[in-house]
Amino acid sequence: MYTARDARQIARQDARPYSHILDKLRGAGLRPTRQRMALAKLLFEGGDRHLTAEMLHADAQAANVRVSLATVYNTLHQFHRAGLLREIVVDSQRSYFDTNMSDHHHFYFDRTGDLTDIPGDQVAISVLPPAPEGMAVSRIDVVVRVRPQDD
Amino acid sequence: MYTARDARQIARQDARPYSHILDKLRGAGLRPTRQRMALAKLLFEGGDRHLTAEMLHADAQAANVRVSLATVYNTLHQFHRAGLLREIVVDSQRSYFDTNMSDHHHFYFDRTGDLTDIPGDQVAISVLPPAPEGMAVSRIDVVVRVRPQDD
DNA sequence: GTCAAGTTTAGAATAATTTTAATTTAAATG
DNA sequence: CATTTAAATTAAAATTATTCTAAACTTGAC
Repeated sequence: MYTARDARQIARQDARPYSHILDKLRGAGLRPTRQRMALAKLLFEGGDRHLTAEMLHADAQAANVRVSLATVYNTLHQFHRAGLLREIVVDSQRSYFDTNMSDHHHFYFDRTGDLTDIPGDQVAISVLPPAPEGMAVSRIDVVVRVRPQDD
Repeated sequence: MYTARDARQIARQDARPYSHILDKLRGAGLRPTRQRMALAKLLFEGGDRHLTAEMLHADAQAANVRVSLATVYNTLHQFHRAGLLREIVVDSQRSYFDTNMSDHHHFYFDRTGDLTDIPGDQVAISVLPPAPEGMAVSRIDVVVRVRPQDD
């Protein structure tokens, strides 16, 4: 399936190749190095994604981008600090990064470890305690854990 | 500070030493071994706690209970499987276990990594999407991340 | 008591991540 | 453009949390 909207998006990207990625890095005060550009392209041109360092590293290899695992880790953390990525904690032992920065939550499939987005407007919290003295709420994470019905 | 309620509780424990702990293990189909009894006492007689394997191991040492770290890990997982503990995922890299099994949520202090309970009745979710096809919701975790106001 | 099954343990192994120290690259400056 | 410098990249070693292994104990049933 391929819509007119897709065509417009592809055309736009062809017209000014990678300039949006470049702007993203510049805006975050990060030097647009070869590796960062390549990783940013992989991360941000594929729609919303949830991935680990290993996964991004594999993606890079597959795309013939030679980049060390250490750099993938560095880059993910820098992007996170710069506000380009969100870190999702659902699995101790593995860090997931989310390219979807909009307000949203997650389904977590206990069995498989998969993760899918729940748009922000599909969750509403109507009662919440005040933040502890001197503290401000920086974010509310809702994780809806699901598993096969027959279990 | 030491209240009449504390006195009653201590008296009750003295009266039937560890029988509630014993029952807990028996009820879960776990043999009441020396190590499991000791760890269960540390876990369940100190009110609601959030702890890692390392923390419980240190507690045990401090209480002069000689138990290996491997056993602490085994025991935490067995208790978890048996429904005596809840696992909380807030920090990739470290697994926390929660002795509070009642319906509740958490404040997470980003800066320090601390964790405190939010009683279940202080959070209400009024809108929620249906679970994905063929899946059932097993739990909803709400983590309210907070940090110092001036940040 | 004896025995089988379940537990515990020290220590080795693993997996994810971080650190180190040397090398390379990007950008600022002359 | 050549030079310099600060930042980024890297391979490899180190670290951390956790799991595995295989041998040595316990526990509960008979």
